[in-house]
Amino acid sequence: MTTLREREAVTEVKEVTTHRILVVDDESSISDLIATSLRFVGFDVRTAANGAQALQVAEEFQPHAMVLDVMLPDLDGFEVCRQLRTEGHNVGVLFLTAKDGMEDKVAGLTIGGDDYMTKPFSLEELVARLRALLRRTGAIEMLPDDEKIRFADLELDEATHEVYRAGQLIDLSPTEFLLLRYLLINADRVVSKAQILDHVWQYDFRGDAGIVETYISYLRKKIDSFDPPLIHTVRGVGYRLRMPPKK
Amino acid sequence: MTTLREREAVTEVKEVTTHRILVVDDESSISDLIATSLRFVGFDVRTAANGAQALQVAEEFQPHAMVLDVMLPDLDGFEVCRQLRTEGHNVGVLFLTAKDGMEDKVAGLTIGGDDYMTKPFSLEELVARLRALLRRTGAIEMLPDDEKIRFADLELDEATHEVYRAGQLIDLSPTEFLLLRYLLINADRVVSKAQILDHVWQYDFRGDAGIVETYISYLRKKIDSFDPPLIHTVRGVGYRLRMPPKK
DNA sequence: CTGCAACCTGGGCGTTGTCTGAGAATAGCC
DNA sequence: GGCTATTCTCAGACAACGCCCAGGTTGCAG
Repeated sequence: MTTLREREAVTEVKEVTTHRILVVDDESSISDLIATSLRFVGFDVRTAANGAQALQVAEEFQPHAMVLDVMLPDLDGFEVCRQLRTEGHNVGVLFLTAKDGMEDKVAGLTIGGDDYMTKPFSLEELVARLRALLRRTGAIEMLPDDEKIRFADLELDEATHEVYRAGQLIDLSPTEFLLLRYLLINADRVVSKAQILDHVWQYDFRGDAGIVETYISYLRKKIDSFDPPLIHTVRGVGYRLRMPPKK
Repeated sequence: MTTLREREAVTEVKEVTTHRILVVDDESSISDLIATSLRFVGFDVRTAANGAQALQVAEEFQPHAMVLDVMLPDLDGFEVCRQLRTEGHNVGVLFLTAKDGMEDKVAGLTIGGDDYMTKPFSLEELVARLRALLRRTGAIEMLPDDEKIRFADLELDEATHEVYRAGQLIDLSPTEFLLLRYLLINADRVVSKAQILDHVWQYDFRGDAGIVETYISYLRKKIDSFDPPLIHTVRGVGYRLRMPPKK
């Protein structure tokens, strides 16, 4: 069997240093999904299914950050977090909450460098937030401090959530932003509609893949009405960000 | 349809390192077809006919990747995959789905670098996707990292789906792309129309072999209007990609 | 040289993939 | 609570594509 260490992100930005992430959720389908996704972008991941187990694994695994469901069968997420902190573990936490009003309570509790997301979420966003979290909490040597992704005269700023084309600020909706981000990360490489759907959309989205076409269309109108166009369709395969072929 | 025996007549590029592939499908005709094809290009292949058996074989065989039908008599493909992942098997999965609406249930299949194809598919494409999968998941020492196949001044890029002749970008349809790819892999070797049909076209294609002539014609128009021509007809036998003998 | 089989290629037609506008449903905001 | 931005579905239009056919061309055997 190949070890986890051997996994290297190809389609995504590779982690400079391998960060250890502990994922805690009682639904194994969710924690598996997250773990797979995080491993693929280069993190070293462990999972736990309840609070007690989380504390135990955290003790020996010493994660740099945690993805932590607030609703656990035994202790709740906050309690887990509190106990870890009193024991001196300086670990950034990304809370997961169901969309049920508890959200506000969570928002208040995410003091410090922590963050939270409501389920269901987009995996692409989870990764982005987790990276931001690691940056904020200063977990060991960080990735390039500059949180900008560039391609041609396109520029996407993770920190400010701003996008520029040819120096001009462009207003994008949240989904458009995520989609463009995904295309940028995979610049020059063909990504299928299924891949886009899996990474950009919420994991429980069960709609048609046609929505991707619609959003590509939106993006083209907003950022690709310039010259030259950068978003190219590869018929029967997917989409691709690229400089126009040299003639 | 042509027999497996004819298919075996083709010699393909052998894998540098032998990768272990587990093929799981309850229709033995399909898994045999795939297994034969994969063995022939140099993979070490085992098959399983259901989910339980798949888990069992995976345990001892420790495959680098799996070709996994989502529709199995006992567990479905997702469950098999999930169980393997929770057990810590870092294995890339190429899912197979019928083209019958179950297709949209495909959400979440391309997360960990995985991929999927709808039946019926082309064997040539299966191999291409499987190689891409192995590359992405970083299974042991990889084949040439750049996914390009070259012959003379012809260049085919798997990652970007681009083809260049004499440095010039050439636009090909999916089938044209697959056909050229097959010719390139078998460069300097004669391949029969039957072989081309078996590898490039979907395995259930029952049409005329004349279609190959048509596509060869398309290819010639697009990539062989240059000098010198590279696609040569070997009358009564098949086609062959080669440099013309210098006079 | 002749005849035949193999091969080439243009034309055509039904199918599939993609684009885009319109509009309904929903969420977020003041 | 109303307003706007956003998300998502749907369907029509259109172009690309796969496939077949048929008439012409080429190469080989006898």
